[in-house]
Amino acid sequence: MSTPGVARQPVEPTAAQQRVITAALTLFAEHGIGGTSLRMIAAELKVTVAAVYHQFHTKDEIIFAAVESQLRRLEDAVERAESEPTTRRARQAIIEGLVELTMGVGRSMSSVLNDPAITGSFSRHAGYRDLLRRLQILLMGEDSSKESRVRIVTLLAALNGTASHPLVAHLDDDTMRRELLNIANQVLARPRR
Amino acid sequence: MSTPGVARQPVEPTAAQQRVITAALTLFAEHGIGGTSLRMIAAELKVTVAAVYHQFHTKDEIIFAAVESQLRRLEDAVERAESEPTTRRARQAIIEGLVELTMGVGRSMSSVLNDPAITGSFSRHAGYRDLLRRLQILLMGEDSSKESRVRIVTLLAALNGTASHPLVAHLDDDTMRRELLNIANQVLARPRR
DNA sequence: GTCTATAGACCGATAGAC
DNA sequence: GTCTATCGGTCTATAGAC
Repeated sequence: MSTPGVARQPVEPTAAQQRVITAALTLFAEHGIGGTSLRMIAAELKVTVAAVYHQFHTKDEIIFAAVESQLRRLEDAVERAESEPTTRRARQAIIEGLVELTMGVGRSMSSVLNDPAITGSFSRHAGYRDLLRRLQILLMGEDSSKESRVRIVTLLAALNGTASHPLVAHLDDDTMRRELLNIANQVLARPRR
Repeated sequence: MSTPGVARQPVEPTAAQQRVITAALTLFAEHGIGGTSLRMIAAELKVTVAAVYHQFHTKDEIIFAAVESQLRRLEDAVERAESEPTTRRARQAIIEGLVELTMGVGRSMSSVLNDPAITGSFSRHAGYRDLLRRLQILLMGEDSSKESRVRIVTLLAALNGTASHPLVAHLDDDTMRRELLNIANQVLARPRR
């Protein structure tokens, strides 16, 4: 049976489209979305601009597909966590899943999801909001207070911002993973007061 | 006597230049640096592009001045904290200073300082590195471990990312300030294990 | 200090050959 | 699926009048 829950079945990208998406994500992480042109994407793939346009009809479609691909990875992690037998293990699983996601392309789950060109429109994206809600349940249980919502947003910002910051870019993957795990646990801990 | 320490005396911007900087910061926060053109900045100021070029000779100069202005505000906060009589009060002062900075233009100390178009070059900026080092001393004392450096970067990312995220943009200033203070204390707390 | 006018490069996007 | 060639528009930047 197919997974319901999120009302969106984005067409799976073809292999050629996936190559465009990967190149785009790399360049977005480096120059921002507004600072990345189709020319640059084409150059990264060593083809011409027209060849890229054969895969996607507009730049916006590429941006959308790039965001979707990251959201799909996030959704996979959420689903894996939700299938854990206990809430405790589910919580541990999603934390580890988020850290792994953050270690991805250019050590950023979402230079895309953090770009001002994106956040505005995607904060109204139904699938995105649904994912954040499921994240919240996994991480904070039924505590749906304002504080707990803020904490989720902070967690994502802290993981991404730390992993992608050039001042700690030199840290090896194992160290970074360990640090991100610490950060996640700390941000999610109940304040001591 | 003048303050040594940071080896940079950026020329104070004129009033006209400051207006350009403010407009630029607003637009950068909304569209990213790469997504902001001189046309947009000129339109925001209701003048022509040539008038903007009369204040700054290149777009890079505008970006640089915008970053410098944010760094100067950060430096002011650091200096105020450093002049506190006890380390405990200095620590409290810089935390509050960082939160106030974050509540600034477009609720972001640094859509600028977080933009991929910037971080790369400014992570080699001497003044920037010096500021981070002073921040580290204020917040973690003489603990100059790898973990403590990571923690500073995380703190900045968490504050900025949270304050500027559209999903919590509706929170009123007092609530946001309170949340940011909690976040700061939590990120800086020693892990419980 | 602001304007108009303009230069040359680059932008996103399309047509059509192979 | 990739190319060349081209469109109209916008980009950064400059020259020169007021």
